[in-house]
Amino acid sequence: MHDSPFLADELFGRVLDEYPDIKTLKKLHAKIFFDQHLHQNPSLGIKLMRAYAANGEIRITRHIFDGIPVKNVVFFNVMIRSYVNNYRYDDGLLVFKTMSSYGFIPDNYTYPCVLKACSASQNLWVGLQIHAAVVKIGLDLNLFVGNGLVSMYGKCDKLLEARQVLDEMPRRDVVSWNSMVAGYAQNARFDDALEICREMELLRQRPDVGTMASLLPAITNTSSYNVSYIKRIFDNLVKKSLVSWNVMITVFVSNSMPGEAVDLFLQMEDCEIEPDAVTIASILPACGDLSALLLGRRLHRYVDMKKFRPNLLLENAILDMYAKCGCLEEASEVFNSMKFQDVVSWTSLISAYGRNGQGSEAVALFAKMQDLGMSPDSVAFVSVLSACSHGGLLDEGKYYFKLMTDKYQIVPRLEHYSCMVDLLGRAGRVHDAYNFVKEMPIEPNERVWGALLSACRVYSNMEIGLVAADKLFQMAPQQAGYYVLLSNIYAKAERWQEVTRVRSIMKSRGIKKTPGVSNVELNHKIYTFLAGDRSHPKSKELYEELDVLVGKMKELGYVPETDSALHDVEEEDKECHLAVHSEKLAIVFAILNSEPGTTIRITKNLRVCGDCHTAAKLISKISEREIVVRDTHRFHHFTNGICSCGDYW
DNA sequence: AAAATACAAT
Repeated sequence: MHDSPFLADELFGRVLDEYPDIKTLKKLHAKIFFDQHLHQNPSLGIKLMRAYAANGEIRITRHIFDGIPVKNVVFFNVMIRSYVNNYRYDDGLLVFKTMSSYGFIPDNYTYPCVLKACSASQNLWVGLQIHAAVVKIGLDLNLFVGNGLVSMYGKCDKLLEARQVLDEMPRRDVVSWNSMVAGYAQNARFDDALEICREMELLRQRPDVGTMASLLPAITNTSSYNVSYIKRIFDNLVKKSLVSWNVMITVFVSNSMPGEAVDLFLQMEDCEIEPDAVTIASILPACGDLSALLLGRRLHRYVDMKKFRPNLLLENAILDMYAKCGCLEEASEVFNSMKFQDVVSWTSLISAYGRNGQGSEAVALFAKMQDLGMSPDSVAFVSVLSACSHGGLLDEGKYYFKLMTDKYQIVPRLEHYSCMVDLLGRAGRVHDAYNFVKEMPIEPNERVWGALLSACRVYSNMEIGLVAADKLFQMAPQQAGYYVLLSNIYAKAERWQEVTRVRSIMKSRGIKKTPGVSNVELNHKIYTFLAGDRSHPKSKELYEELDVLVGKMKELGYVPETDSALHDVEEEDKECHLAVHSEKLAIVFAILNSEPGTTIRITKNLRVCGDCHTAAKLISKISEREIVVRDTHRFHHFTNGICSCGDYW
């Protein structure tokens, strides 16, 4: 078949280098095995081992290794690496420990690999022995070995040792620095991680994709300064790879900058870079945040087209995107189409039903999950408890809290406590809620007191409201929302003097109300409205239409509700001020710019106020549209004058 | 004949 055996060698080698699939691989294997000449070529043996390992067929790799009569150090190295690349760290270390008894001396290829095994399994004990061994033979001066040591120490929480190795390396490259960055970042030493980046830049070592990826833990929920720092690294990359785009998207998403994440994703598409499963899983939460349903659906189709499924992580991300966009049917469709569902999938679905006001369904799902033998975790309980509070299911909520602590022995966290306070408070048990807070074994946080204060507003409990507000003003003196809530409590009781007093406190502390912002997605674009926004090109038309609507609403008995707003405007301005809350603008804009009959989806950054809630109900009736509003707490589905929350929110 | 750091959710 081949003119010369040497040509066959080369051909087989080249095919194997490309890691063929398992079927091709077995065919080649058989050919090589039966050919006397090929069988004796050590290079083909190495390549065969490597290719099997790349397919996860570690047992076959081992079988070939064992069958080689005359081994050399390379065989050992490849065997070790095959184990390590398949997460079999102890097996890798075992081969390493036995190789010297066969007379093979570990070399500059062996050590980086076994160090990786130590890093990945956090095996400091063996790591230290390896360090001693490489120093003895001077291999610690080797770049690859040094990098392995930095990484090993970093992964084993020994930052000082990692830093010392780095400092003493005779030569460093970008990987050396990145390993150090990763070490600090993984140990929550975020400032140190960033400091290393600056240091490497000073020494004219350009940060690369690896630097960005290593920095990731240090760049979640960070300052905008740090975000722009990593953006600058991204912009200055000599060559942008898929991973660099993925990391940059993740940075935006994990810093509550979903709009920027989506923009970057669209830019990436313009550059004709093909997104992979990681890209999609990273960008989907941003779609959820923005209620960018059209983009979300497009990504879903892309996943199906690319056959990325099954992929639990990705499917959970799609499911959660639909849940966050208020699309219960699509969310459960995805859930039902999944081959396997884990606790995360169930939790997503349960909280979706909960947030959409279908508390009983959420509770039923939770029960079903238990029936199927799935063990709920701490987060799953948060989802069912909050579903109970949104649905007004007082007894069920109490039952699940008890189930969690008694049967599952889960220690309640602040999230669970705030759900319970919310549950009791919304159900009108304001005193019970307050007692619950007082009896908590851990220090209540902002969320807990906030839930109590909200309950006090709904049920006009001034006494407890003042206690809660007082705590909140100490904990979060700059949070405008709590001042507004207290002022609402006073306003409802017609205590106008106190209302004025709260306003002047806010003024003296320089606190501004968080401006209301609403997003609406139309024709694949997201439009943003601020309260009182007049910056849109079609602003005039918008306000005219709003006037027409308000007129029709008044015919249906609409009376602008003035106590919903903080009285920071003059009396006569109140009605006008209320009329331009951002969700009203967004709704009117959507009515004007979409097909009649289609659903309108709005997301907003604050809780929807009583007046807008009434208005939305009426508008849904007048315009014959379903309006879905997602506020910071839940979904409101307005249809034909009725809201899914049953006016209980 | 063979190499090290590094991207995903409730």
